[in-house]
Amino acid sequence: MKEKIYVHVADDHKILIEGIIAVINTDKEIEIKGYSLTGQEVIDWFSTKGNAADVLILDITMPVLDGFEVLKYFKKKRINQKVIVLSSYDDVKIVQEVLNLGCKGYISKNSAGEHIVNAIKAVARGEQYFSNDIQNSLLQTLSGQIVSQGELPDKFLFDSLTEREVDVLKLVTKEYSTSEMADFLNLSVNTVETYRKNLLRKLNVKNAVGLAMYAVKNNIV
Amino acid sequence: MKEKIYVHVADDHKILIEGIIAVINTDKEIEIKGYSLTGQEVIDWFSTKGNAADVLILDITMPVLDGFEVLKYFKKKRINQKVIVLSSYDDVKIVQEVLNLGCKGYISKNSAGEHIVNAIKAVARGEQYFSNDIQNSLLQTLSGQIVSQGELPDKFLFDSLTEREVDVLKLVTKEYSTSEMADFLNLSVNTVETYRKNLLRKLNVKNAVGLAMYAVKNNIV
DNA sequence: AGCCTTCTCACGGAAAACCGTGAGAGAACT
DNA sequence: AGTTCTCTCACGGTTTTCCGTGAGAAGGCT
Repeated sequence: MKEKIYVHVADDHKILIEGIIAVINTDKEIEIKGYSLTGQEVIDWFSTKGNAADVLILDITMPVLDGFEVLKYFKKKRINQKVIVLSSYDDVKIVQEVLNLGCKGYISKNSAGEHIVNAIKAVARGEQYFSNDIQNSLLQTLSGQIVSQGELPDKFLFDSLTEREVDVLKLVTKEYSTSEMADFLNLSVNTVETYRKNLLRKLNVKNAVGLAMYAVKNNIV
Repeated sequence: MKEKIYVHVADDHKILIEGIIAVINTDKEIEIKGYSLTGQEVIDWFSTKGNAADVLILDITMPVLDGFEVLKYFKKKRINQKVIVLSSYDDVKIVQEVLNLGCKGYISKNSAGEHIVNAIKAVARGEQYFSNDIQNSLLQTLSGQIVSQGELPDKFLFDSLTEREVDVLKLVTKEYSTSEMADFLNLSVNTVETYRKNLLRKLNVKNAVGLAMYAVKNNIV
């Protein structure tokens, strides 16, 4: 006997929510536990109910707080919520951005309904999921790299780092403070600060320790 | 043709300095480039002359600023000065402490003169050096571990960490802030702060990144 | 010519880290 | 009984990091 997968849906178009619910109800492994029409509602729902849903289907464009903000909220609160972004944009930049924010799946709104079901099951199992058209967009950008269903090469999860950013990253791992780096690199403290901020953002980490751990894992040091 | 090894001697007893100079002058590889009678003089000398001496022979007990303070100065300024501590104490605690502060050799004042010469040459080559009686003290404390001439097992360079300190160290590598750790461990923020401070001191690192790097190198995470 | 990226710097404010020091309670070992 | 170790907490202060935002210069690409 399988455990049910509980799902919450967030989209500002109620008609779309109803559509998704209809599709999902055809599968008896999955059960809808609630829905939201704005980002704020999502956050309220999850903060009052605890993690009452295994998977959140999240639209990016919503009033009050958009999907980005919702993802940022989970990240900030260290809530490891499994999220599938449902978007009308298949822009690679957007995909990258939500992936950086910890989203585990991405399906475009013109996917067939069964894709949503598959995505939910895959993500609930701890895998990643991207609908075919998204994968194609990614493939175009990647050109040459192999993107298998449900997994992405690491390089794709981040913007690439510039030379200077790597300089700063290396010094961070050597326990340099910002002012020490500024001295060493003959830069203004403000400049080094900017690189630090860019690194935190690009690598999707919370602090200098996160930078150091990234550098270690990726053999930058 | 060998390069000369330049040495600076710091001790508040001028007669001892003269003795050391006399001993060192018997060896034509080594040359005295200056001496100091207080810790402050040492710092002044090195900060004005640059690193004009390869090796510093340093007494612990000195007026104005003691040897500890001098070692802390080098550490803080990231000056990789090779230092041999010359001490009348053969207390293991003291040895540990100066080693943590980056000192590369330790000889007690009742060592024969040739030991000083050997120590200088070893440290100048980048090795560690401990006079026999110090090694014996260390051996007693270590009992069972092998201490070969010029090298010490890593565990000896640090106080061992307590359980709680390890808890905090692990969370540091996960990018937890102090208040997040306090929540997670059900402790006061002040308490977690204390563990952080103890870790910084014990592991001889400058900041949280140093802690993380230590944890990685020592497979704590 | 227009756009993009990178590099550089600035400012102000909030949060977190770092520093020094002291201290009580309980367990453990001598 | 005394010492040492660990765990716990406090307080006040300085420094550093983090955050958001904006912007000019140089080089490259379309």
